[in-house]
Formats: sequence, C-alpha cells, structure tokens
Amino acid sequence: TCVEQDKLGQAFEDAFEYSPDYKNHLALINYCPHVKGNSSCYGVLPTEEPVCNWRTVINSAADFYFEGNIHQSLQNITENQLVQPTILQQKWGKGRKKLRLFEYLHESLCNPEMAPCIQWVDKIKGIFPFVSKNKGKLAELWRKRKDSWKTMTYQKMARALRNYGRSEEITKIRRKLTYQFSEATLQRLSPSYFLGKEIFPQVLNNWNANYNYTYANYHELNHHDC
DNA sequence: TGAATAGGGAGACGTA
DNA sequence: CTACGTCTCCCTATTC
Repeated sequence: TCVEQDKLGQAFEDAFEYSPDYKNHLALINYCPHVKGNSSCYGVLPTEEPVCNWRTVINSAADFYFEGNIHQSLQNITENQLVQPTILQQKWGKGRKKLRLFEYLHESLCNPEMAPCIQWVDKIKGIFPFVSKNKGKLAELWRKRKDSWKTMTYQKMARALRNYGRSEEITKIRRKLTYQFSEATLQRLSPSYFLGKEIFPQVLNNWNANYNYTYANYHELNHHDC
C-alpha cells in the first residue's frame, strides 16, 4: 500500500544521505495515480500495476535501464504525456544539483532514438563519437535540456568536454569527434553501480530525464534527420 | 586552400 | 563575500 510505501520511503531517506535530488526522485517514484500526482505529468513506468512498492520500483528501474529498452517503452507513451513535470522543473531551481554535460551525453547514449546524433562505438570502454551531421542538433537538445536561452554549439560542448580531461571524467581520443568516458565515470553512471550504492537518484534521473526532456524535445526537432 | 575540428585562456555564472 | 566547479566565449592551431 502507499502507507507502507511512505514508511519504506522514510527508511530510504534514513538509509541514504539526504539530498534535494533524492527528494525529487522520491516524489517521482512515489507516483501513484490513485492517490496523488497528475497522471498526465509523467512518462510512467511501463507497468500495469500501480507502483507502490519500493522493491518493485527499484527493480523496475534497474531492469528498465539495464535492458537499454527505453525506446520500446517510450513508444507506449503518448506525446501529451511527455510534458515537463513540475518535479523536474524544480530540479533546476535553487539548491538543485545541475545536470552535467557528461551525464546528459550518457543519457543520450543510452537512448536508441539519439543514435543518429551520438552513439557508442565501444560501450564497455565508454568510447563514443558524435555524428558529424547531427552534432548540432544534440547541442540544441542540450541547450533545451538546460532551459537556456543561449545558443549551444558542438564547439562549446567540445570545449566543456575538454575540461573533463583535466578531471579525467572524459578524455579526447585521437579519432574525429570521438571521446571516451573514464572507467570511474562509467561506473558512476552505470546501473550496476547504482544497484549496489547510492547512485539511485542518478539513475532515476537518467531514465526519467530521458523520457521527459530529451525525447520530447527530440520530437520537437526534425525527428527524421536526427 | 577552406572548412571542420581541436586546443586553451579568460571570464561569466551559479552554488556551497 | 569568497572559493570553486562548470561551463561559455572567442581566438588560434591543426587536421581533413
């Protein structure tokens, strides 16, 4: 029941260090159509059962992500369900952790619909190239995702990526438009890490954000070209 | 040779 | 207010 869910949610809160992000995701996965929330706000989990059990939620999230099956699941979501939810808008407010570029890129790499813009060439090693023809569109999606009025270009993204070289999060490899996630970064962003450690909010952020921002905006752009 | 891509200094901006 | 992280702007260098 949702009462049990609240208790579990509290336990979760106790178990994990409090963070604003976590609060958002807690709210998100607390989503329970017959109790609260607006069902038109989310691309909900592809389940016929109401999601009111933490274990179910966690397993669903993990399976969902693991199988890289975002595309298929998204097909069950109508356009009007891909509206920016208030919760996510709060994410960008004061005190909310900013989404970082490499996180966004990883999200995109996990979204088959983005393959014409960016895709893995070696997922294990974390190597990915931008697609020359569509890198500008990816930049535009990144701009929209940040809700920025400034124009974003591949050049600017590439400059940010080069900065990741210093922190060893992403390095440039000697191949055109191609970069590589560091092992540590991949671990941070990977579901296996999430299942064992405190990355839960991060991964929820990944699929949640993918559904609601990237995908919706993606369709806004020229879908067939990208 | 020109366009595309890569590199990097400097500074803007938001957050802790 | 300060320090810091993360871009963003813009110019130069290199590669295709």
